[in-house]
Amino acid sequence: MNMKNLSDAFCPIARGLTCVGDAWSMLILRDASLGLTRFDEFRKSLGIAPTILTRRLATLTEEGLLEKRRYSERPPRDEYVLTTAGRDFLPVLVLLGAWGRKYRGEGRLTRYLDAETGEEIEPVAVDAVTGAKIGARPIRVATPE
Amino acid sequence: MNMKNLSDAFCPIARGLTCVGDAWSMLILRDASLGLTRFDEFRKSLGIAPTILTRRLATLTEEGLLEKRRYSERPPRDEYVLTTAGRDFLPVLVLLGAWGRKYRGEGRLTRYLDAETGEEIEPVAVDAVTGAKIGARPIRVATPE
DNA sequence: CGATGTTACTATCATTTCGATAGGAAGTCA
DNA sequence: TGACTTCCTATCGAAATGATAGTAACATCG
Repeated sequence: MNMKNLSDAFCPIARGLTCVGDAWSMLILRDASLGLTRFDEFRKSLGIAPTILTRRLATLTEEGLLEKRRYSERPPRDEYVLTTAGRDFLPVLVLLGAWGRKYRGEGRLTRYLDAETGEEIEPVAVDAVTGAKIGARPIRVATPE
Repeated sequence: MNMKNLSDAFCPIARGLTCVGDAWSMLILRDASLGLTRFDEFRKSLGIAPTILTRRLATLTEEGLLEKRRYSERPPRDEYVLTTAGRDFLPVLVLLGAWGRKYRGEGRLTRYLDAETGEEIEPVAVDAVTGAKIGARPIRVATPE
């Protein structure tokens, strides 16, 4: 899709999709959030073609969600680590996962636990102002200008 | 990307991406959440090619996020309305929008207001169990089996 | 020293998908 | 009858994807 128009749009959702608007990018961010950093780790985890992985990693790096870091001079080796923007994307993924669990949760599933309590995480989106679940109260859109 | 493998995966995020893993689908869901229902409304709002729109609407319908509903017999006219699963996807979009606002928020932006209070919504993802913001506490992954 | 292994890619190329444009089907309205 | 509306489908060139093979720059083992 033509991302140029989208990024010009006033809509912050469209803006977000401009950087991370495809499944591979989101899965790379998921894996990066779980601690993967290296090309081959991503490739094996995702079963992605190396051509595509190269492109996605480059885009995510350009967009400022990943950072390329040299971890060995000889031989020259780089790894990809999340930036703050990249780490901040995790809630989107977690919520997407919650949706997937609810509506596509047949069979066995990976679960996400609170590392301290060991209890399963139950992600919900709320409005920090009212405390209400997103979707519980009607939303009004204010277009600029 | 090959969605077959993904949907077999244990990961609920991957499962979610199998149904709604591209930008157009998410934007259609965004527009549907804002009340759009008709083919031409989506087409004009998104500037999407009709071929693509047809396919995306069909997929979202098959996946159970939209429902095709006849609103006129003569002439035969259908509209697309959100199912419960489709409505439940809104939090993901809202959170993606919050990310976009934070990291791609230059210039004017559409804002989302609480329809009752008129105040701008500040979406956050929290764990309903601990109440902590997602990302604030470390997460552990439990793979099935 | 040579062979093999590791890591991070690039090159190639067939297949798939996208997207712009035109047009059709089934009506309504004047 | 002719314009107009709405919801698409057909066509086709352009772009993206993905499978496979290969390369660069080393390390390590025998």
